[in-house]
Amino acid sequence: MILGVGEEIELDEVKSALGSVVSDVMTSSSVPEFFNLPLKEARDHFEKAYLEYHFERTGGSVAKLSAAVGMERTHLYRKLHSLNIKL
Amino acid sequence: MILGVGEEIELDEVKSALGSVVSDVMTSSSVPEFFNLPLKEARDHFEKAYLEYHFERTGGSVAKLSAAVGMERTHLYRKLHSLNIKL
DNA sequence: ATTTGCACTAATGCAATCAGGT
DNA sequence: CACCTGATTGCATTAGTGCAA
Repeated sequence: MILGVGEEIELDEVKSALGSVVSDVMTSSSVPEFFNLPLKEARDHFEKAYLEYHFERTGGSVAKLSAAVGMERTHLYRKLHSLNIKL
Repeated sequence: MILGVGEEIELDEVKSALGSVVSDVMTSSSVPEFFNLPLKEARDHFEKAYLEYHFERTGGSVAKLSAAVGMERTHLYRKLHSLNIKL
């Protein structure tokens, strides 16, 4: 799970796995839990959260999503695949 | 501050700016405010926050920082510059 | 600690394509 | 038919990255 951006990682999974750490972060230093990963992985996690967030808001349309996040549609498809985001 | 990756953004600035939002994330599913920026900018903001966070924790040593975030020292220098992070 | 040059890989945009649906 | 969306692929250009100096 730690290294697997390509695998399924549910929010709750992360929360339960990090449990205490998360609540610490919340109340004190205020930093997202994946800050403790190497930049590459942390960035992937961030992008995944970011894209899924907007994907929701735009109602599951890749076309709208691409406009919302300011990136090309075709490249967005590739990115969604590499981050293993299901449509 | 919102758009200025190239400008000065102190950690505390970010912290206070995110404040309430951050605690939301912890409890529900809300997200950091720069989620409303295009991916490129959002990612830069994220990386900046991420690096500054670790920079603090490692006591301001680039060598240690590079080990902590898992990236090459020389490239880290370039990245710190492009993100306009002062040492 | 910091910079720079070089090589290699990843990321990105654009055009073209094809399928389905309206 | 035309138009939009989903999805894919090839190609060229740029950005990101590691290593040696």
